[in-house]
Amino acid sequence: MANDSRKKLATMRDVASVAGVSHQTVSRVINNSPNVKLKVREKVQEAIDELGYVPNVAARRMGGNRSYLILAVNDRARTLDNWRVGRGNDWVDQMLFGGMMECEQNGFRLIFELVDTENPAATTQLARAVASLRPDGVILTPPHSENQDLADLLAANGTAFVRIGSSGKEDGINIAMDDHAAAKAATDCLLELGHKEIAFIAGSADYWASTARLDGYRAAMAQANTPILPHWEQPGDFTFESGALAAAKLFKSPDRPTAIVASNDEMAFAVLHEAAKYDIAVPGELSVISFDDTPGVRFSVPPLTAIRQPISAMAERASKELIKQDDKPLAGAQIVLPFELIVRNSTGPAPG
Amino acid sequence: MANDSRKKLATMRDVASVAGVSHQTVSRVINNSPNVKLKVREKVQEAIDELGYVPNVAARRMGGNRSYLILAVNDRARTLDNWRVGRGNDWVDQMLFGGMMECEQNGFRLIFELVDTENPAATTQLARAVASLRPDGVILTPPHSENQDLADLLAANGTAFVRIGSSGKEDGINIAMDDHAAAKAATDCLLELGHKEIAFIAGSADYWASTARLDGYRAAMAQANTPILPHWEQPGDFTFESGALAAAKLFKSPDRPTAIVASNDEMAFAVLHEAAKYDIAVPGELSVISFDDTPGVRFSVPPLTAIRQPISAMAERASKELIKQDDKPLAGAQIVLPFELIVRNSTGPAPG
DNA sequence: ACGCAAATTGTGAACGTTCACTTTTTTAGG
DNA sequence: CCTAAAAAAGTGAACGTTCACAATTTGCGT
Repeated sequence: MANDSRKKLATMRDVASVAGVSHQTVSRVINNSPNVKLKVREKVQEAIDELGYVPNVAARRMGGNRSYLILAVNDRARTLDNWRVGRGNDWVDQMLFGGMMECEQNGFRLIFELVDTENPAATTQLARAVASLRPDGVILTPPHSENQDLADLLAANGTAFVRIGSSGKEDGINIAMDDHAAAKAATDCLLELGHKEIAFIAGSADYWASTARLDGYRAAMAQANTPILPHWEQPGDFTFESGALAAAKLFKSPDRPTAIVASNDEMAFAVLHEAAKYDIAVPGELSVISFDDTPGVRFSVPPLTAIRQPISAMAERASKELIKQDDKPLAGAQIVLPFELIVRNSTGPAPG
Repeated sequence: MANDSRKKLATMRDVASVAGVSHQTVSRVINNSPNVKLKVREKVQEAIDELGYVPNVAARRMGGNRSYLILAVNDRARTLDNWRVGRGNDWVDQMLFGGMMECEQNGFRLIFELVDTENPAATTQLARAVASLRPDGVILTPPHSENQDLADLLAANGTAFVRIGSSGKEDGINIAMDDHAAAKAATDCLLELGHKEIAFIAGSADYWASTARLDGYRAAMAQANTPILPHWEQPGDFTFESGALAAAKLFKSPDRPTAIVASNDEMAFAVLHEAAKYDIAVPGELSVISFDDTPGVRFSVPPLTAIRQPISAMAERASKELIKQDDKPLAGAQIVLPFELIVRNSTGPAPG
């Protein structure tokens, strides 16, 4: 649909002539430049209000070197998959919230980009997006936050970026929650409830957090001098199916655990479903605790006790870092945001 | 974080000099202009590939009158509210899917904007967003799709727009599902299961669809010569709380219905929760059917039978309409997308 | 008052496209 | 082979900002 006849809107020069100043002075007012006399500033502001002038983002990008755009990069395959099967996308949804709110307050826009996981597709796609939009900053989410090629690409072309949910060993700014501590907290919670036979369903190895969570679980068990039977550590890949598979194995084993820590909600849901099949009462005979605390958790039966990953807070912070004018830190900076353990009804005292 | 030293990327003129043609010829190749010799086109394409050239969106906007941007406008209060309580946003999430996919294939970007519901805030916010981004098109979702001031604003400044979920009596392009037919189908489904006492929980009156759904319910009941007791038509506003309230009233009434049609999933969930409180078995003693089919439905207990609103299909179609170059239709066009009735386990034969 | 530095304001170019128009090349008809 | 029209390719301006720098005004110490 062509926009043949767009109404001509007021430009900076229009404002300038109404206010009787130069266009550059208007620019200074718009950008809160300090060297403008109060009286002039007021006069310009009046003209702006009168004409309903709003600066054009594209022109600002052309003139200066800022685009007022932040690019949020998510895993294409996983996101599309979630959408296609009618599942929600916690990352996209919550990032949109945190990031958008922060951007909005600073005159920025958040734009989503889905990028494939495997190189070279990933680097090509990101390069294209960056070249086309020239965003002021890029937010890399898992598993892209672990992809050094992407970071190198951005660094090479001078685009600021922040990694979310990455290990923190990397260069640049990294924002994450303490997954190790979170997994330990989850496990400790179960230990305190008297559980000894606690199993763990791991997440996809592509994600750094998966390892951190597994380690946290082990640390908690070790600290409590509680041995872990080998089959209690089940692999998973964050999907419902993998969770169901892991749960089935655990339930069929002779040493059935009385509690399970699942590396995300999706797999915890699968555990709940599987438990129902095997007629195992939750939380009577089995306690379940999960990671992420996605919206659907509220409606599960029973509602899941979960570690809340501060996705929107991380996106908000990432945007803030990208928006602020300061020079970026040369060395790697690690920002750790607090997690929360939300106790609901899927956890209870150990049976017996 | 300032981007002091962005690497200079290849421009159209760089490509032109490598290919030994004028910048305008490169532009023609980029835009698939018909009047370029095959040989020249290939030579240019080679240069593009060699330099990794990607056209700059901001510059395209400046030079021409297209921004390659589509603005998706959603209800600010409702969206923020959903996010704040940790609920997902079905509209945002699914629009992002349908709209983004369509935009991506055509080199467009979808940008989300949250706009207040009440004027004059709504018009001001939209006007600012449009002035700043100059999008090629705007997608208006409920309840903004019913706001004629917004449509007038866009029409006045020559920005194409599509309404989603609106009545179709409006000017311009309207995309919706047949809410009346959907509600009738849902009710018919229950009638066929032998239910006679069927209640309806309405949605917020701000939304045109609410009325259409209520009418569809009434039409189905009328057609089946099944009387509706006054208290079976409960008001609601799409929130969990309103759904719970309505359910409680229905359950406490002497003529307790054997089936309930809820105007959205959120309220249907509330019915489920309330039913559990009153020890009413679903679907044994009560059948529940809902609208929207949001992701969480999959995990409810029992999984909800629901009318699937084709949100992503609507967003996809809306984007398509906005992207295509054709002149916009002068008269109002109504595009009706099919709904789907997905039968799960919250519906069963009438008791007794 | 004078002069110099600092603060304020102004000027023109530049950003990378597309548009409107001109020029050159190709095609087709006789 | 010539000519006119159509097709292909080129030229320079324009879009609305910011940048870099120049010009002017203001403030202050003497």
